[in-house]
Amino acid sequence: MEPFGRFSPVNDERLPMVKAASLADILYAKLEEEIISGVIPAGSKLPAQKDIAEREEVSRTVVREAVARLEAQGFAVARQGSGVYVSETAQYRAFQVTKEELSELSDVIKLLEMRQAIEAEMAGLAAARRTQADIAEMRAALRRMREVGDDPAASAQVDSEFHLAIARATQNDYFVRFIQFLGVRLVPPRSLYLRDQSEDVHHAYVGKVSDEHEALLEAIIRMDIEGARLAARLHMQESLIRHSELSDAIASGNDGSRPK
Amino acid sequence: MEPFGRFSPVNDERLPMVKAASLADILYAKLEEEIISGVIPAGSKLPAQKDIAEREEVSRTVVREAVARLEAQGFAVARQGSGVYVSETAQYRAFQVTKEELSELSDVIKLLEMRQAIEAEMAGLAAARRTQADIAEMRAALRRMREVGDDPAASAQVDSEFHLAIARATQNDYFVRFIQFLGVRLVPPRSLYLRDQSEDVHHAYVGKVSDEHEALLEAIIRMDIEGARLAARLHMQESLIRHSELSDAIASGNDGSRPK
DNA sequence: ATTTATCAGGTTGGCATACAACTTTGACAC
DNA sequence: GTGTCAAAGTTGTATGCCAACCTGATAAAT
Repeated sequence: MEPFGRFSPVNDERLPMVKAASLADILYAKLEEEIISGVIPAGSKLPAQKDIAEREEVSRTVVREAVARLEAQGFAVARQGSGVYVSETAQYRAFQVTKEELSELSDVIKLLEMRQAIEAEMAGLAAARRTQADIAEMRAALRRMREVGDDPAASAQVDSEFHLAIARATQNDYFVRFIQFLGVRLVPPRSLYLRDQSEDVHHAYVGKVSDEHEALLEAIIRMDIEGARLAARLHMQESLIRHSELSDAIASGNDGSRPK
Repeated sequence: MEPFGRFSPVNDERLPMVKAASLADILYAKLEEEIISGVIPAGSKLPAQKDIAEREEVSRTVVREAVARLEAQGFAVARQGSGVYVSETAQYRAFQVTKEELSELSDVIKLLEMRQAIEAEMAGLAAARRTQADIAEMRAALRRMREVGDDPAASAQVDSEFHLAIARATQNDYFVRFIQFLGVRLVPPRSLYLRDQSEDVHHAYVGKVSDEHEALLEAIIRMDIEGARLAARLHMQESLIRHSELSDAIASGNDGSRPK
């Protein structure tokens, strides 16, 4: 049985990150667990809300709220007059990452590793399927990258646009979604960029990233599938290293805790 | 605005898969739309449940249920005594796939393509990092695969166990989660397996899958990263083809009527 | 002037009850 | 058997009440 970390899915950081678990939270977790583990088999009918309320010693209001959540997550469907049925395709929960996990450096690295996997394959598919429009889009992103130059926030933005363009070139929307999903989670906080970096260090950084991007784009343009995969893997590898270095830097610089 | 059609209660012989929209359903959809479109900005506080109830001319019960769903989807967080707040990151919620998407064959194929990407990279990582325990687990899965033989349901189960074992061997939990997440969505419905397949057709199918699995495991054991990637890619490619064939089969077999 | 305590009003969480809308079931008539 | 229909069971909605909690303002203390 796990703690209730996952119920406040997202929120701003400065407010209490763990809200107290309500009865509905607890009941939901209980039912979810029973469904996932198979104690309540797929397709079966849940006990009547009245009975659940009695058994769990809560009011029907709480049961209804828990059921509403189950429905929202796709675990169950309620049919008026009949009952609440466990979805045939239960175990339907979405792929999600909690805030707590993202605060762990090791988790961020694991997610980056996952992104590396996706990026490599995306690059291969993009190389095979890219249209002229896709190429134009990627080129435009790289051009903007040169234009924004040393502004760290802007260059991070453009960087993600470039990767999005690659995702689109796969002609598979799910890659786009996934990159968007992971993207916002893996961008190092602005504060990292803004700390005491000398101009030329940052300049060198930008240049290196640019070279990697160019190489990747070249491979995609000449439809070199293996080459694209390699270039993407390399790029993400470097990115991972850069991220680690940044993290090490703040780890030794300050503890990164925020006063409350 | 969405239809949410409520029809006159006609009774077809079969159970309607679309249940009538409840007031809570409608209100949820309304709020979700307002949040996504930005009418209700991120971070802002929703009106008090009492006020929403008045404005929408429903009871607070309905409002509470709608809010519970918003919370379950990560769109909002309710704080007792204070109010309900729209998530800052509402637009970037979890990576998820709707039921409607899964009913589209083209979407299933795109997801399989995504899974192919992940599986290939997973195999590479597994080859680099697998422990003896991991190997034992994978071997056990393949052994069970031979044992269950021709039972389609059981072999599908064991198949997913094998892939899970590979995911674990990457020593990266997110791969495990992702495979679990995608897995249940991409297993062809049992009905597909049960249709008129002659014994030997199915037997040939099992044999082929087995060979592919063996090759993949061998590569992982000898820590052949590139070989593992290749074997995995091949396996998923074959799997994709098999899936397409099955789908074609039913598409021509029954009417396969599908809206849109 | 600044901090601390207190209080009043507002808001969500939970409970209880009643009824409406719908489904299922089984008895009954045919 | 088959069809009808009433009764029981279940979810959906409404209403009222109170508890727990948050917020901001006011008062008190330092």
